[in-house]
Amino acid sequence: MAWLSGHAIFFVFLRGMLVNVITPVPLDTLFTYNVPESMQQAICVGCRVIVPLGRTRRVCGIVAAVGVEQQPGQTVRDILEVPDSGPMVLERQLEFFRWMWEYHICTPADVLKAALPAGLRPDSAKAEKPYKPRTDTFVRLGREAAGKDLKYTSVLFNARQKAQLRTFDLFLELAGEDRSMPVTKSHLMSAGASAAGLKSLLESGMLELYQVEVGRLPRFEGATVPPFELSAAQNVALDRIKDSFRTKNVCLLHGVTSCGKTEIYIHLIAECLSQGRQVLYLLPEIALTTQIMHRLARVFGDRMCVYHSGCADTIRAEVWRRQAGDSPYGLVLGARSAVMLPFRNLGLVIVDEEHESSYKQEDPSPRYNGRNSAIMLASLYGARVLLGSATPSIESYCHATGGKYGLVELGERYRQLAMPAVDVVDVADLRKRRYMQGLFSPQLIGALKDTIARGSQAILFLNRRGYGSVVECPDCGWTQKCDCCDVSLTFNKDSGVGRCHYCGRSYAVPELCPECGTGHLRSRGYGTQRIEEEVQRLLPGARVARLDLDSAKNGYETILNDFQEGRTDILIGTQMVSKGLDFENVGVVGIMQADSLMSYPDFRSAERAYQLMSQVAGRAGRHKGQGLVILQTRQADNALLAQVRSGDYPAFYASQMNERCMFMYPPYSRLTVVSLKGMDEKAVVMAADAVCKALGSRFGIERILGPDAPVVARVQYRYIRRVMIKAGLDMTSALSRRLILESVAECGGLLHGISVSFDVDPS
DNA sequence: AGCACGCCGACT
DNA sequence: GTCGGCGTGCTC
Repeated sequence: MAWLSGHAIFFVFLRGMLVNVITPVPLDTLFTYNVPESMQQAICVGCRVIVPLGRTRRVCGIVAAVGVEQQPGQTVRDILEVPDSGPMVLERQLEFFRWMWEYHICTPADVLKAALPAGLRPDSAKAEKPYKPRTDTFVRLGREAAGKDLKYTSVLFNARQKAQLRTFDLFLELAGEDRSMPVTKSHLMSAGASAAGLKSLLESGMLELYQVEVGRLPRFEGATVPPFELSAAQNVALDRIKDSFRTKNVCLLHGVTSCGKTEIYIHLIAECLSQGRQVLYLLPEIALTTQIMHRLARVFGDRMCVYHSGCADTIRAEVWRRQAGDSPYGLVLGARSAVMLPFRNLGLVIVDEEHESSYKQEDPSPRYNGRNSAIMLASLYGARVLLGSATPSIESYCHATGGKYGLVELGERYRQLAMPAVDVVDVADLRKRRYMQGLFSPQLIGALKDTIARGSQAILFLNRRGYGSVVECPDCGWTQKCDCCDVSLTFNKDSGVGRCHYCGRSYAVPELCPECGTGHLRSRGYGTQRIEEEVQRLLPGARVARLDLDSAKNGYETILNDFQEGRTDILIGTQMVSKGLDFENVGVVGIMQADSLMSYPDFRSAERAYQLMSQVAGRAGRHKGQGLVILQTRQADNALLAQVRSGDYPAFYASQMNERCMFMYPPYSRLTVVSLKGMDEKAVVMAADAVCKALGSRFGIERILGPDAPVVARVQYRYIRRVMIKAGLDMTSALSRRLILESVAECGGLLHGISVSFDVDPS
């Protein structure tokens, strides 16, 4: 493991040297290989190696340790090749990876697969192709253009320099008014520029060429501007954050929506960069990167890059290589997976909207939380972490009020915007008295009419895509289910097709119920589609658009732009409308069914409901006057709704902590879910019982929940059972992990044909 | 996860 | 008689 010292190195050098390698084999061990003498110069911790595996395979792996001992009875084969000249994974990063697979109880291969872009990944030995940084040639103003008035270009050239004038004008046109648009040379030429004219312009210094690596976000190449001045309140918050960083590594910035958190981030980033340290800026979703990206790019230009799973793999590979090399980006803006990137000198991590559940990776292992992982990453680098949220997670707020994190409150809305008024409407009562028109209360209809009449806009928020729009027989109650998962299909009216939300399979919906043969199948409940229809019926003049995962496929940019620019009056949507997007002119927000938000059967449902409703409410009245939120519910006296209405986060927090304490949920315990999956239902049930027992004898039976069949108890023909462990806070995660693995190992024989996976800190 | 080996049914 | 089905087991 460690470097051998003294004459041992000499010995090893003569006899060959052994290294541990992370391979794509999903076992929890590393493999040991011999480094032939010819490769001993090239080998280093973190570098890629091509190794033989089994009878026929050659795979690519990552060196995790150099100079290890041979285990007794272990065969050791030779490394075949060292494809790169330097490390692909930095040493600090390997430490982080190790934490990643140990903490999340998965294999090194899982971590590597989640971390490395496919092009660099250790499952393709063919990835030997040498790296060629693809570049594009761009054109920008040269030194001679500086300080010249470019409004009247004709005076810059004499009568004989017509080609230059034409080319220069063309460039200015393509570059836009503030010359912020990147112009490639090929674009300029194809737009009709003259090659000779460009050549003269380059020679005279009016224009110049520059190379940009593809994926380096060339639109950030323009001149940068200094950060905006902060308001007094923002300045106070900034000082307090810096102050807290003197004694604590993590600080929570609790600021209401629209309070200008981003500007504070920008000042912190600038300061960190000026100290020569790198910054990682995490966002919960890639959909939000575009807006923030442009704001940051104006200040940080080509010092920043964007990295998330939506980026083309070639770009991700290029960013990765650059981060692993000598001149990495100073600022990386990214989603969850950006914590996996190589950093040489990380100084600050910003986790925006830290409460968001999308920071949690759900399906493929490692099921890691981007926020928590960022905190671990930062601690390995001695870097600071700033968590930002208007509605902090219970866990983070607990740490902040408990003194583990710093806490900075920023209560003032930017430009003194008023918080929206929240009107809680009792749908059950209105329905009884026959005041409801379909799904709409008179209050909501009135507010919609009003706001449209005033030339304002409205957002209608619905919990989930197609939630409740289950294909059902009205006579016998039969519902159509997916053949290979245990999931009712949701009905999409546009395509007339029933779809499994889980595996994505589509099914034709029969006319008549196959069960009773008489009922005409129809969709129950209401999805965004039904709301859209009702709005159109109630407000015939209104221009309505729908934004959900279905409509998002064909360009949600268009839908958002139309709304932003006032071409639609009412936007109906799911979660997507609650995030980040800054609509200027929204007077009314309608929350259609607060109940379904609050009634999820898990311990975080109240927290999620509060966060989501506050977030949606925050869309109202961001610029023009006070907004109005109509919150439709059947439980008007629910305490949570009062807390949303008053924006009383501390009250919400206190009531949640009370419940979490009573039922031993985080932050009063640490959860791990063990899932068992297999084709044979009986075997899965038996194994789950055994695992449950084994866990109970170690953790105490009162700390074990289950085994349970999850809501979706069968996916892709495989049956699932789950056991939840509520580990005490006195137990280290390492101990908890050991006990869990022991328990599973104890059930060895029963686990044939059953795969076991873990979710540590499930969301 | 791959991949090979291996032991049983329907094809030229 | 072989081709090929996917069950089982191993990979430093």
